[in-house]
Amino acid sequence: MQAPDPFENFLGYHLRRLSVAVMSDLTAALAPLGLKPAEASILYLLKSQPGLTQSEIGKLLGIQRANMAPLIAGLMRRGLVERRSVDGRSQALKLTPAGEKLRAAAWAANAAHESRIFAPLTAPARENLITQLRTLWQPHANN
Amino acid sequence: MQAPDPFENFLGYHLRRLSVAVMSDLTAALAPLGLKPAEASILYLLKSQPGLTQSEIGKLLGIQRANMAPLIAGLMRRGLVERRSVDGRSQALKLTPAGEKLRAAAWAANAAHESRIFAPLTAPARENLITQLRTLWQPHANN
DNA sequence: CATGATTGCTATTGCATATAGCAAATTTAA
DNA sequence: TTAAATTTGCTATATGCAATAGCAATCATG
Repeated sequence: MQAPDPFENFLGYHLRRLSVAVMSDLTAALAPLGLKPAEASILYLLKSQPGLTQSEIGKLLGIQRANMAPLIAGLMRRGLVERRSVDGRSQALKLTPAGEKLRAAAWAANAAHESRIFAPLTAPARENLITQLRTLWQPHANN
Repeated sequence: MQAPDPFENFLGYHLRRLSVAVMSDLTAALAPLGLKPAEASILYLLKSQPGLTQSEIGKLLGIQRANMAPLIAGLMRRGLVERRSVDGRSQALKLTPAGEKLRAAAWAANAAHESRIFAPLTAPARENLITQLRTLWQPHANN
């Protein structure tokens, strides 16, 4: 507490600093593809779970309905995602061929970014870190 | 990659989700004191290193000069921080008695928040996690 | 002394998140 | 089966944080 660094023992501080640095690097890595991190994660999700509605995507990613609307609109405008009406309200989403192509490129850029940032950790340390982080955030996801 | 959760192996994703959850909880914990996380961290820093200028605080916290100005102005307006001119340009900052009182309350709220969030981890696991996070972000701090 | 750097600041922008509210459609329950 | 509650997609709007550009005053250096 009298130490020059009062944040020494605050996990939240280090978490925040790292998260900001990582997001900044990821944003730069995806920028050449014209994608923001949130958009890329939507493409990833639609690859593995085609047919999700935008509300479902929002719940999975922790993005609210109101904020999903312009995100999906942007992806549709660029021809990366297409809709199919399920009923009068909801619409199933899936990647277009262009969307799948861009998703693959984003995935590769994302993997390269991860290697760059987390190089200081051994593979087992990374696995362990992922497990710890997931254990900590999942109880707070309101899905 | 075909798994239902494409983020399984992306450290950045879990980092982000946890950081958002933690910041949300911390913001709520500090709100009754009328402090935002960034303001509280400035108070912490001025407790352990009184006399810092706002530019120095910015470098330590990763906040730019332009964004420090309104933050410090707000703390001064509330009588939590006071200035002493070092020279015609820079001014040394320190906590007022009211500022120190509020800092102590914020510190306690922050510690309680940390206990709540990181309860699932053992003490050694927390220490290890902090070390890993710091190792990862410090190379990216441009100070 | 002159040039360059530093400090604090304003103005503005972008982005992610949050709430409130709405209309249409669907589900449920009386 | 009709009425009430819920769901979906959406608009509008507000906030917090970060980023850039630029400015005037001050200080440091050659």
